[in-house]
Amino acid sequence: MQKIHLDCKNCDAKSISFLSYCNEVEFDLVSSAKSCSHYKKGQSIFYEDNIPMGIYCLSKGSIKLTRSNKDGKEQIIRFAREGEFLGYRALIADEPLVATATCIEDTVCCFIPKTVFLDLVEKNTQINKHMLKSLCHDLGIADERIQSLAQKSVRERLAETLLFLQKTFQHESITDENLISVSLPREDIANIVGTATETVIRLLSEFRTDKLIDMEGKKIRILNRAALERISHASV
Amino acid sequence: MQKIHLDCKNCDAKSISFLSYCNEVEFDLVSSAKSCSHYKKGQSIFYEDNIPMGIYCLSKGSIKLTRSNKDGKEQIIRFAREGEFLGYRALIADEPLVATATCIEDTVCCFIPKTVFLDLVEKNTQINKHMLKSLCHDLGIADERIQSLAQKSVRERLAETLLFLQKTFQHESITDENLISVSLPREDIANIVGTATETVIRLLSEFRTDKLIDMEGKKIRILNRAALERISHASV
DNA sequence: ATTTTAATATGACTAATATCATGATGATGT
DNA sequence: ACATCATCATGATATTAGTCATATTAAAAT
Repeated sequence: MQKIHLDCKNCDAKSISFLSYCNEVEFDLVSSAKSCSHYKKGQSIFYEDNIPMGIYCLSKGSIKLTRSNKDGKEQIIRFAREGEFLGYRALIADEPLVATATCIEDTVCCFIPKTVFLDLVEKNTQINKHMLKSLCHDLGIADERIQSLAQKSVRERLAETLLFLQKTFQHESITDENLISVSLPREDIANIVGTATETVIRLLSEFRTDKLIDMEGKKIRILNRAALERISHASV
Repeated sequence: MQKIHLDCKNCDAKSISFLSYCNEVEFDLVSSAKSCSHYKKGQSIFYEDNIPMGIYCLSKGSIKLTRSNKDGKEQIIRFAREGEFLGYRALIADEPLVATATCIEDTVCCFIPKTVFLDLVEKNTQINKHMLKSLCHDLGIADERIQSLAQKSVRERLAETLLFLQKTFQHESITDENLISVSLPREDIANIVGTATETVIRLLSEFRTDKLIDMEGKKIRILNRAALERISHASV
């Protein structure tokens, strides 16, 4: 982790984050209170069970939020991309963090102290409103995830995950709609799906044999989206 | 469903719901705008995929929130008890409802129209704050659930579910700490755990043989809480 | 009270997935 | 370039949980 300085005004992510609803004064306040760091791929920004001292705003890069079990096997709860806030759920709920945030690529991430953030949420109605809405949306997503894990087979969930990854890590700059632009190790994919790494490897091979996907280096290309969608919705 | 009239002021649930933060004026406003109904066990209050026209306040009884898959197999997402609000997540997110609410006992539930509710959330800072906090808390719960479903075995999840049900449906009036006061059919238990009904029946028999639980009529009594806790945390 | 239906229970079998072992491939550091 | 380590791949086997069939019991309905 390397400290850098980055003004919120020059941040690419500001327009897509909750901060876009700040006025000038608020913006300067946040900008002067925050500290900004550069993290390398693999480094963690915060850890499960810790008490949050503020929130993090992802300026550049991508992170995975994970929870680990006794044997150290991790479950990926969700991903966050540029412009997203991290750790605010725990802060607002006044609870310890429930997940660990780890960079899956080189990342720039700013820390905004607790008081500054909570003040903002309390006083800026727009931010408040959007945060409320965002939380409600996320809860819906979580409910869908719960159903998926409870009712779908590993095969169905893997198909679903491939489509999800493609969509989540798609950016404007990438014209190639079918290439999954993030390259996660098989183990990470297994930790999204909730299965063993070997099972993911086997099923991916099977998908390749069936011409549903193809491997391009470390990346996966979707060859037959319709078929993957059919598989992912076989039961649910 | 039978329409009744119930003044919020005389409602047992008001002190534990978000409405407890209303002032007199707001209280009267809600009270005059709402409509109140009595539902029998098994009846549904609202349905998955529908557009919410308002929110529901559970005055008396308990409901299960479920999502169904193609084969009609339902997954229980969560339960709600007296004083809880239903359907507000979808309303705030401006999305269709993601779950169906079905009464698991005779229930009294009030409908508060969309505009009245949204106005309240916007204008009453206390309600807003508590709702924000509650949503954040619920998201943490959902994340735990996701990990549990992804990493724990059915046996572990069943032990967890029994402890959860005991805790969730415990009320002050019940002195008996170890009796699970709600009596759900095995199928419902399976739909919480995310498994087949037969598997639940088998595992419950096994738990009984091992003297971890006992059956009292339709209800389950916890005989060895420590052992159930050990089982439920075997891996996570 | 008796029929009908739903819920619980149990056995036999099957399918899905995990685990363990081992090898191949590819990436990384020196 | 070569050694080292991590990732990917695949086979063999074990385990878990699902499915189907069929009793048994309990609850509702007539």
